[in-house]
Amino acid sequence: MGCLDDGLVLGLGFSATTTLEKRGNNNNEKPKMMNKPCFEPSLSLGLSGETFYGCNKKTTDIKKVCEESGGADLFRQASPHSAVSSFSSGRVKRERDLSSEEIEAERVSSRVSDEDEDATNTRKKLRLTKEQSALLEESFKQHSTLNPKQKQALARQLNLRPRQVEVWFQNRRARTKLKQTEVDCEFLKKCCETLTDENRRLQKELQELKALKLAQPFYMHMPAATLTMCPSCERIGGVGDGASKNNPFSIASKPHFYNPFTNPSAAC
DNA sequence: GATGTCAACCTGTGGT
DNA sequence: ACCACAGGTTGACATC
Repeated sequence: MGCLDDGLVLGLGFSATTTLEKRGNNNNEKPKMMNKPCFEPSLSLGLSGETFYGCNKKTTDIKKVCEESGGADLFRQASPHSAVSSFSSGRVKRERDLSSEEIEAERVSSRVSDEDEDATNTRKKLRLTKEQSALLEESFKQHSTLNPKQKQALARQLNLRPRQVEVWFQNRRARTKLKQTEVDCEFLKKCCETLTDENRRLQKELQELKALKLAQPFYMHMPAATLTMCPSCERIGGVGDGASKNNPFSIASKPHFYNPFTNPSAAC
């Protein structure tokens, strides 16, 4: 943007980024989301990526085969052990994440799921209740990440598995970041518009100045020593004039430049 | 039916 | 190696 052929350059010289402080040694150190954009110099502006979310889907047959039906509908009743949907695609891998308590909960839930399993073999969608969402939100406001103890406590309180609480927090952080990115994007768009306007205005101003310069007579471009005086002023001549020969300071003592705009020769 | 939302998942990465 | 997290994806469900 904004590179004028006359050497005037305009550009975005800052950036807006959302910074997420890294957590400390343990999980009690929470990353703090900086809700204000952090402006740094020299970041290029890219607005082409308008789609942020949920536009690309691909089908993985293997995953489909792996999926099993879950008892997720039961989850709405917020029963501690029915409130689990087990989707087997990642269960083996995930077991390393689980404490013995969680594994037990998982097993119980699996039993429920197995009992519930029907021929459709489709994954059921879990929706958190309003109360669960509210409590999670409240907890998220206090800290956007959880240590294992907090996770356990919250899970117990909500009748959810710790894994579900963990996933909720992960998704919640992602949404927060996405929202902030959208805000930053809007802000940068406005900055871009402002700078484009400014660029246009300066270009126009430059053109006017150029036109003004061209409109001046050619001797305005000459060095001062070779300037000729207004033709109607006979006392002071140009170079080689008789008067100036005797008085080298005559020109400097009373310069009388001709300016067709402000000083027409008739006024002399 | 198209589209948006969101819980659940997978993968890669960095810290310990 | 393990863990937590970010980022991306999937699929069920809601809404229009």
